[in-house]
Amino acid sequence: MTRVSIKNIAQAIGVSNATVSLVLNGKEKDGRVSKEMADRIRKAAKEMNYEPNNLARGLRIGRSQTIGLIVADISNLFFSNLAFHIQEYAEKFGYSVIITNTNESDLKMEKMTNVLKSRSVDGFIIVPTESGQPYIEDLIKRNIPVVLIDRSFPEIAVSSVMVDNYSASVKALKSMVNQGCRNIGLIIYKSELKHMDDRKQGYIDVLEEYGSYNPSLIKEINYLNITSDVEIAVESLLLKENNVDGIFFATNSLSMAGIKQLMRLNVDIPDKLKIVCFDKSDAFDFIQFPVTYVQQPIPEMGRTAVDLLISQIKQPLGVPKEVQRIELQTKLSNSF
Amino acid sequence: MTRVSIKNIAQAIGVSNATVSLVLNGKEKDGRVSKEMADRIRKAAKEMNYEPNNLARGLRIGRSQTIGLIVADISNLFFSNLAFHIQEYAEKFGYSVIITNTNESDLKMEKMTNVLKSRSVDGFIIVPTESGQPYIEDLIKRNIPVVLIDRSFPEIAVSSVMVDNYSASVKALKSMVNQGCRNIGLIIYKSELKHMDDRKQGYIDVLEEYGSYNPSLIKEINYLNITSDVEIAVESLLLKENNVDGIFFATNSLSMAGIKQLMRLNVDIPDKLKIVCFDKSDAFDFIQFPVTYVQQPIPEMGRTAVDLLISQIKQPLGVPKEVQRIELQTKLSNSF
DNA sequence: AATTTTTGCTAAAACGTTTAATTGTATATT
DNA sequence: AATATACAATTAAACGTTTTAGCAAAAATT
Repeated sequence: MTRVSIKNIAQAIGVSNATVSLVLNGKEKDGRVSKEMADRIRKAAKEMNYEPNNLARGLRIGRSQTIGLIVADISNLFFSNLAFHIQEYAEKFGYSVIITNTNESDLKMEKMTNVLKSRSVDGFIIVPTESGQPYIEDLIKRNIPVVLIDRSFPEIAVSSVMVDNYSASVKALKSMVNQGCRNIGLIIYKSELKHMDDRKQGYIDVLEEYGSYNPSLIKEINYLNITSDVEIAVESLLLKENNVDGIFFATNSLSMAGIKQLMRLNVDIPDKLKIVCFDKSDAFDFIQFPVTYVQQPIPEMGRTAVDLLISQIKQPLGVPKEVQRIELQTKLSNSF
Repeated sequence: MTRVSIKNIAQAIGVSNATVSLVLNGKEKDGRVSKEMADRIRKAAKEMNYEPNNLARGLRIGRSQTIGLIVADISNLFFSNLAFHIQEYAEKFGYSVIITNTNESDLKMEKMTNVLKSRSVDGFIIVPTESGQPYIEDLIKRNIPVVLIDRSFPEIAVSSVMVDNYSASVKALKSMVNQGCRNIGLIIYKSELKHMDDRKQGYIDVLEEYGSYNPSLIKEINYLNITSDVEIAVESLLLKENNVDGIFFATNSLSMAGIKQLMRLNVDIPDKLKIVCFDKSDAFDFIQFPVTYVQQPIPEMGRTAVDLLISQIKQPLGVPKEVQRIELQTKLSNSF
């Protein structure tokens, strides 16, 4: 009752392992197996319910047809969507995806890369944690294919798929300004990561252009205390002396926390205050005021990352891996 | 620059493969390797950055320490949470999890089981699709460990982790009755699956007990047209002649669609109509009226499934697998 | 001193593939 | 008729582990 192997098929037909293997891999032409024999083998394989053993195959050819995906927070809809599309698209090329989660913890980042390395994944797609740079560098040094997604480290030579965070932010802010906002607050994570900085810079540049930049309207949130930090930040932005007429939330978790607080405080949106968020949330459908948001091309991001990774994997050893930093454009929902 | 293997370590130290393998697997006692040698080997392994090749190991011992998880819809928060907890817990036992998605399609169900079988996963945790029974039966027949989760097929002997859907439904309905509802509508999927039927039966039994059961208040939704079907269902429930004062939504997607429609129709909740949903949603925090929901013990469900599966995997071949059908209890949020 | 037991290690096979090199025929070309 | 070419298959090694059986030397027991 054990699994049927190539050897079993070979014996059943009275032919060698090699012949069976060639046929089952569609290499009958270079191996020059006769049409009749190929058909017999295929028929037998089907009848005997043959399923290739990918462990053995991976061991032999040195590839496992598996991709390791490390995301920062799988319970966040943005990442679970991303994971979904990566999985779906990778499958088309015969790759399985092992999804793991770091919960934004650097420790887990290290653990996960080790676990996956020992499982011989052919490459990694990673949403790196704040201080995850060393682990990425380690992978690169070992010549393991890596593609970063959503976040990147500009100092190291590694391919990445990002959205153009700066432009996204600029678009968001310009739309607010066009709607008459003058004193716009920013709620953003306190982070060293480049994508956050780009979002902040976009905000700053637009407001400077309109002469209304005021650093005290930038509130940096510690992601370990989102709820309380955002509550405080929103409250302080709404102080009368600030005269704030718009808030830009730089991530979806910040939006969620912020909107909850705005609802609690009964703020009149959009008449007294306009808000723009980064990323869509299912909850927007249930909020009584319209929410404008920066729309990331999640399926395209996933597909691009997979394409990049596979092309790295296919790169013959020795050839240095070409570093590609892809920036995709975002759209503003409800844009005018 | 290739990966270091046991052989490399053995050569470096001038000892045999076997010795290194024994030490690295903590079997130095039965293999009787001297303390000094064991230490030398461990030190060298660390220095040389040894990482075991799990493909080779899996091939040799016939297990891959990998679990295949097949869910129906990873973009549904319930399932992505479940996946998260399964992954987290399985990791503690040294198992990796390959997560795949069927999108409720039987075709994909077949494909996914095949893909994972050929990857030699040690076992499956599956949220089966409507007509997925044959694929489960096939796995059982092949003696591959399987645990169903969230949904089950009572006719086949397979372990499962479910919530007590009948009681959950009874609790929900009783709470509505206790709040004064008399004419309660049910919005549920049209499905042959047992868990749906249990939810329906709980609804029927409670209402029959109170003498207010009216089959025409049950609306069965085709999950391919959730939005439009639910819109129509809600509208028809709200017809004056029905006098409906409560609606029970049997799944979270149905709740979401239903609440949207109720908001659109400006229904006065909870004064004119009370609603209870199955599963929590992030969106509930943003809805202006309170939403009561059936709370499933997601982390416990995940952990239980992993425990069940691992115990099956560990079962020596030949010993028939013990079938365990676990039913966990739900809680009602905001319950009185 | 002869024997058994324990200790510390090794040899080699096996897991299921893939693939380069080889062999033996049949057919085609001179 | 001799040789070259094409065809159809085989042999055997390799991938990196684990594990059983065995061996030699040292220690313990008689």
